[in-house]
Amino acid sequence: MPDRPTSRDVARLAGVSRTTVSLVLNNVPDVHISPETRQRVLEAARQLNYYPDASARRLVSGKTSTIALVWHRGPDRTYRDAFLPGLLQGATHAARRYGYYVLFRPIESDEPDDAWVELARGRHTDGLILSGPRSDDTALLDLHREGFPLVLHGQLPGADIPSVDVDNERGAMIAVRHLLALGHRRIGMVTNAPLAYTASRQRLEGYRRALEEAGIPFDEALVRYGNFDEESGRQAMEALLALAEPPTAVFVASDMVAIGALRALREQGRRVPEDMAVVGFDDIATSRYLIPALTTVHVPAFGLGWSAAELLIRIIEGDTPNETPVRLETELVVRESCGARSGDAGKRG
Amino acid sequence: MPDRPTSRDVARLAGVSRTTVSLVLNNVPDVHISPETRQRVLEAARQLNYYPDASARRLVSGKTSTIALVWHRGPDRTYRDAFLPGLLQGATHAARRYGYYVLFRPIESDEPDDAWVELARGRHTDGLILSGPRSDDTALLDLHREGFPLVLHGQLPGADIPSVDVDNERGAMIAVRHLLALGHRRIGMVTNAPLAYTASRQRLEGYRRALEEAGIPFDEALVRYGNFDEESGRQAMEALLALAEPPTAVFVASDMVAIGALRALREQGRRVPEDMAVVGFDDIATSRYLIPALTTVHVPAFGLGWSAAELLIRIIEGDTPNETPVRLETELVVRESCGARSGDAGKRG
DNA sequence: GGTGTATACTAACACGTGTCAGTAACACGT
DNA sequence: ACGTGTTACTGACACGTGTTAGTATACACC
Repeated sequence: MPDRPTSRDVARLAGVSRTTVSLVLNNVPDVHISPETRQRVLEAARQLNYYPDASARRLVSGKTSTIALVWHRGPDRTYRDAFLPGLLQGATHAARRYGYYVLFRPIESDEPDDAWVELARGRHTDGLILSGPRSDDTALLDLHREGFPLVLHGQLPGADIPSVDVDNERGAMIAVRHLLALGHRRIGMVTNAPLAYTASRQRLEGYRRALEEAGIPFDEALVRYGNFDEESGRQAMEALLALAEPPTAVFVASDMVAIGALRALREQGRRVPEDMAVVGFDDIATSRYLIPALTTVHVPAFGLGWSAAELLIRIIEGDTPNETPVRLETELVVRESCGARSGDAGKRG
Repeated sequence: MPDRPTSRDVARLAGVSRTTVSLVLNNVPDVHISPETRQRVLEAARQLNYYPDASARRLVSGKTSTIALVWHRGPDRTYRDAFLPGLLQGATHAARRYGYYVLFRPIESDEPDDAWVELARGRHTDGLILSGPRSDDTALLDLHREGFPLVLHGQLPGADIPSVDVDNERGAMIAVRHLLALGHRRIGMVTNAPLAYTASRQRLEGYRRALEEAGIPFDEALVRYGNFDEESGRQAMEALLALAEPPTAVFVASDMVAIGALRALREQGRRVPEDMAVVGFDDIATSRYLIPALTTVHVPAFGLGWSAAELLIRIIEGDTPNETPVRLETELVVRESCGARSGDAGKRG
């Protein structure tokens, strides 16, 4: 392969200095270049098919024009994979608007939790979006203290690091309010995960508050704990069905867990929504194709990625946004499993 | 934030030259450094928390240690999104083994098809994986001719560019053979897409060959054409059901299209698999949760990403692999929709 | 005719690293 | 005493760009 042309080659061909080439190609304002020279430079660059070397530019400018999305491992792997396309495309969409590239960096199981710090310390990127952060991460706090641009996807209680997440509590309230509006008074809940997870606690709190609003006392006996996967949902639902007085509706705070719950209901011959109404949370791609199609709380993955990248880049560029933490709104997607559409079951939602 | 330490700072603290610091930290072989000096340098680097600057390193070495995954837009957007997590994590997994980073670059609808060339020409990356290439892409051929490392995910007929894809024809054969083994003689097909798409032609060819093997004449009347989405599958199945003598089994060359086909069957009151056996292709996440659970041909997304990245990096590092094109094997996932398990319908597959 | 100013450009430095060629010190054999 | 070789290190250059300070010319103004 022939040698790549450099700005020196362009300068030579145009009969000007390298400086002039730089000034013309970068459109530096408030500098006087005659139209003829400008034209000559542009023509030379075009003729040589010149593209400036990114590495050299990074070095001299001190900017990489790159942000990284760090994807932590965790017990919720398949669950979070469902959001990866949306999140990533949202992030790249925002990044492109500002002239940034996006590096994808999953942390694999044979690596330490903080394997991503070299990205920051080695100046591979100008900033990081961390998805699924661990609270015991001291390297994270160090970097934030030093002023390195960081945005969390998810939440880290106790740290004042900018973060982007969905409003879990309000999402849960919307779901439960919907069941209440349909006339249910005895509403159970299956959490998405153990309460050690912030999102899990918040969704439970939303459930509690919605009941409270309606004047219904919170009953611990109607709450079961999921653990990200289908099987945990199946067991939780079986436990609820085994109660002396089972609920007539259940809010399952994760679609994946809800799939297991629906299976348990099917296995026991209960009809959904007639015998038991079900509302999920997340709106994963599968939910609309279930039978019955799952009514669920939509999580805007694209919007989360977009917001995270936008916030991060604003921080990188010196802005100090005060709207942190960002909490995006959810939206209830009414399908068949809640009973609101029982009249047209079988049709599309 | 305090100034980042450079190798000069490390040299000063250790009382040696910058050269020595570089030699020690990079473990350059066949060079004599006394153990004491080596120790002093390592200690100084540790104490200052020194990480070499990636940009400077890129510039001097001429390597970015980065590959990019270019994600083309297309009419099959939601379909391909299903494979993004697997593909991307496969690629990053291989990349990490070789010390490379992965840049994700979707081409959005307001950009030209070849917006990715600046990644190559501007030396942002050492090589590219192009997913969903367009055949009319002249910039692609130019770069390949100049020796820039490229690997395609998918196929581009007529170009000798290294590529990675699934063996569509064999996958289709496996699916149809399975239906034949279950005793079906009148087997229809719904393609995943119009025949302008290579994968579509290959899957049709696999169907035809499997029939031929069994001595069954190919019947054009039993073939309908899908178009990536659910709705096209619904219409295709309706057309097949409207035949004077409908098939007893159908191979649908895309799970997404198969979902529509299943809906059409349900709407017309046909039972699956009793009245009509169905086998899909792709094994998207949703397929196992459908009712009946969809028997389908599994596409190894992770393996495709892994192979593409591995092949690309071998090319970057000067290897000239002759095993191109790479064709990964598929695997039939038997669930409920084909009738092979009709005895235990309702159980897990 | 001297002074000031706008125009159109260029020489030289800086970014932080990897590496090649070179050097000083010392040991060793004859 | 002298060349040869080994050890342990260093000085200086190169990578390709952005940018600051500076120069040369032309032109206007009183």
